[in-house]
Amino acid sequence: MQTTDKPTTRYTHRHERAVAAAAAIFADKGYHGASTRDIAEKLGIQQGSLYYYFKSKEAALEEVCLTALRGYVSDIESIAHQPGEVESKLKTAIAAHLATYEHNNEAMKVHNEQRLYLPKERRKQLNMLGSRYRQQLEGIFCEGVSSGQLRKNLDCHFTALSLIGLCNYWGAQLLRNPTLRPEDVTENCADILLHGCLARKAATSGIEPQTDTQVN
Amino acid sequence: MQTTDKPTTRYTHRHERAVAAAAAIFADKGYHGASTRDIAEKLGIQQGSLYYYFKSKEAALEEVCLTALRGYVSDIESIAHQPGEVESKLKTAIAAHLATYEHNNEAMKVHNEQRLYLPKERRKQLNMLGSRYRQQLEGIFCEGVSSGQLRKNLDCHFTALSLIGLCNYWGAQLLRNPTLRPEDVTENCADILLHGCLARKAATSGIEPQTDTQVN
DNA sequence: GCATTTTTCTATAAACCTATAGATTCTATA
DNA sequence: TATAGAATCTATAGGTTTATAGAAAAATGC
Repeated sequence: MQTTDKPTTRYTHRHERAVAAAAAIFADKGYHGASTRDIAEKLGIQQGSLYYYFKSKEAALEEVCLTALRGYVSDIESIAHQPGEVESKLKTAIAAHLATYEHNNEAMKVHNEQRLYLPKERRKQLNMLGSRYRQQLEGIFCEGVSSGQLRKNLDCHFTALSLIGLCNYWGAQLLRNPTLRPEDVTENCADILLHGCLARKAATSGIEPQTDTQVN
Repeated sequence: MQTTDKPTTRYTHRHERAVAAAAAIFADKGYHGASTRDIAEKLGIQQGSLYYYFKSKEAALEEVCLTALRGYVSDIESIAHQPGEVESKLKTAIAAHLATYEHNNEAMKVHNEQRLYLPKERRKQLNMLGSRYRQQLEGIFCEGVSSGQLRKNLDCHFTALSLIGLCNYWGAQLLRNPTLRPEDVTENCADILLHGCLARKAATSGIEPQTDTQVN
């Protein structure tokens, strides 16, 4: 195990590869369904050698989850602090959230689906990062309410969580269905979240004729 | 194992208890993280005895998932076929979806989070039931668009899936956080989904400030 | 109360899994 | 090129797991 405070670039590099391999295997088989042998095999090394990079299987899971969250949180923080319209911030946030699934795909899935198998003590950092994400997102909604761009009676906390749930759902779909285009999904998510699906009472003249039949 | 075509009510009853125990354990520890010993223990029988009720651990998972979906699908079908406003149908659908988490809680969670660990062949029935659910829900949205109650340009397929994702997210939250009230969650989900979060341009007196054009 | 069927138990085979220890090979640098 | 340290390998202890078979106990019908 590498212990000096100046890890070699070689070690760093191999370590990253190990985390990525663990992410891929955990994403595919689940934490308990995956064996350390599976991960080692993916890396082209022997099962025992894996312990040069991870203190334990559990530690590997924690690392995978942490790498997933770090970029994700710093993304939302920079988005929240930028100036601009709330509406465009939200779109950017959704796009960033879904984009995480593109490059960091397996790790994010593992975080969402497997992190609860970590014992509580090991989830402290993860929980902190998760809270930060939630707070920033909620902040964007609150700001929108104050500025009048969003409905006065919006429940910002609930809405922020719902957005997370929605993005995680579609993120997982993106992983499984390569024909889905992230931009389309982003667009659709933002559309529903912002406008809802009720028809607006047309403020126009006369009779809104009849429907245009289901565009589907 | 019970093989006659007239299973005793005793067997049926014990079998149901076994499925419920499996659901609880799988929900808590995940499919691979749970052992048949855990399930047997919960039932107060020996590990080996479990195989009187299940042909295999995998079969147990399949049964749990199936029981979760059956009621859920028949619920949405009766809701979709009833007459009534689309808006109220959607609210009812959301309430029913979340209610599933109340009584059938663990099984539903297991279906959502663990079913992919079943081999493809074993997922056929499950997939069929899932499709039926989706179709019914999508049908409600389409109907709403045709009748003019929902936006003309609504993507019904995407919206139906999003609703499922949203409900599953909140269903899982309900399971973990007993202080959450299902009625509140239902109300909030319906509110966001129907109205979105943008402020409406007030249709009140005075100057229609901006046009209401961008209905989107 | 006896015979039959249902339900549960005990014991175990065979496989697999994590983590460790010590030997071995590779890499870089003096 | 000799050597220190990094990276990997082999072998294995100690435990758990699923599933089966046959014995035992419990329930049921007559």
